[in-house]
Amino acid sequence: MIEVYNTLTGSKERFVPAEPGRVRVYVCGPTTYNYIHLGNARTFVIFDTVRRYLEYCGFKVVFIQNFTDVDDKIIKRAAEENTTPHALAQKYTRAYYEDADGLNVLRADVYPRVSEHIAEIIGLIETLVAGGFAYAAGGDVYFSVRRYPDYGKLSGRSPDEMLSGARVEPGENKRDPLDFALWKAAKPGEPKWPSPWGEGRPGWHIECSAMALKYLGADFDFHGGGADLIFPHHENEIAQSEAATGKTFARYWLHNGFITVRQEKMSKSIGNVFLVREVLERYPASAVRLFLLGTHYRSPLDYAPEYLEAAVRGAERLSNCFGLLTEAIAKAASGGEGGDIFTDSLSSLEADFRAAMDDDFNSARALACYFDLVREVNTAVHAVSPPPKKVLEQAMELFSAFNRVLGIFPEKEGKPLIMKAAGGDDFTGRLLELIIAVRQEARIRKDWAVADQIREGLKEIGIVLEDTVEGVRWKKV
RNA sequence: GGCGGCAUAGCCAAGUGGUUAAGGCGACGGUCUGCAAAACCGUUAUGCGGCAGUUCGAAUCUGCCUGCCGCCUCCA
Repeated sequence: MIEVYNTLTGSKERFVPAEPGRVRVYVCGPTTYNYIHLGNARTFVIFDTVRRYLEYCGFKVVFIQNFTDVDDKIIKRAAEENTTPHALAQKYTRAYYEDADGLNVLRADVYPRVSEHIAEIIGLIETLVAGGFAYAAGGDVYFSVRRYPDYGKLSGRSPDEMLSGARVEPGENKRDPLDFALWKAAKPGEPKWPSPWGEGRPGWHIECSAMALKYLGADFDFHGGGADLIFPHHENEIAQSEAATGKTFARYWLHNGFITVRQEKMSKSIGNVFLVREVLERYPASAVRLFLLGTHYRSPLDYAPEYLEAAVRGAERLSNCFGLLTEAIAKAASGGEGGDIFTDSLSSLEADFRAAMDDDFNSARALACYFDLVREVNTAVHAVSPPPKKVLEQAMELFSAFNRVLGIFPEKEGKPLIMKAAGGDDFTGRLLELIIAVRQEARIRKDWAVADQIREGLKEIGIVLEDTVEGVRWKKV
């Protein structure tokens, strides 16, 4: 049984999908005006992990994540970069895919873009106008907050409390300071589309409503995003969508905490951002994911390079275990008896892992189970009489399953894809075998100076040698 | 000002009423090794920001205090 913390109710609730066996998820994607930073990445990795776990549990997941490619920030940035908003959005959309792929984030089923859903947006606004929830004024269209009684139910505040912060910007035609724009009249040089209210473009919040309703329908299961979207973005989405459809918009609202840098929020306006591509140049994706999933998604996560260094070592521990297990399976004779105790601990680890993820996607706890598995496996493969092949393969299945959920390492054919010793059929591999053979001869002669020189030399070019009683093991780092 | 969150070992971080407070990184000692590496074993929080209180029993609940942060305006 999965329990999730729902921002809407402020409590953990049992998760029951609207349709049995099928889960519909919408996550607010990037506004494509810049490369994504680690804070953005946290959201995408978190919801990727949620999706992976739901699939692990046997649900068919429909996962939608939008690109906001029509927006004030894009227009502004395009002007600065001396390009068009469209070209700018294209550039950063491509960059998003590179970064997200680099983080081993699975692809969404659909990535709807605002610029391709203008008709749906206009349709939704027309419904709101017809229903008396919105009004046109001077080429703009505004949502009338006071007409929607439930306004504030997500962020937990009443319209009267919000009045103090609300303002009418110069040039706006709001009747009430709380109202927000659904449609903005075009200004010279800005992207624009024809509409019943004249040429213009959508406001910020309406696109997510229009696209979520188009691809998922009303009453879908999960809507996610960063905690800073609770207000006003998600509050407004609920108001628009529920006013227009008369139905529940999303059933469970999930919000992840921020990444901070020296306890301060990482944000573009503060200027303390670390871009995903910069981080991935220095650290493997496995370490970045380990870092991001090592803290519960709703807690703040402080970033510092040394935390990533620690995660690099943790990821190495995982990959070393994978290598040892692969080796042990290859060496084990088929058949054989025993290993019952090991099998028992495997099933108890799986149960613990599921319990952790069932508890509001507690990836930190799940990770502890992953490391417990590593210790069990390492001990077992080094035992005087290791478990039989069949049992080792069960351990590998569990290792792969944990990896599949957490996405630490990329997968190939259901197994983690971890760089390890090549077979010796490629040139580098054969060369390495030769060097290792020469070193072994030196070792037999007890010529430790030569042996150590070779080992150190290889280490400098990224090849680590490990002498074991059964021969030499090498791996790339 | 309004609303919300956080404070657990050297560092990161689970744990939200009940056996010896997960896990990772680091450090130290040991086993193995020619030496390493990897791996394993052991040690590293009689205590969970402080003070009261509730309870047979609290890191976990209540109150107060202290410190930090976020949202209320673009932001994942």
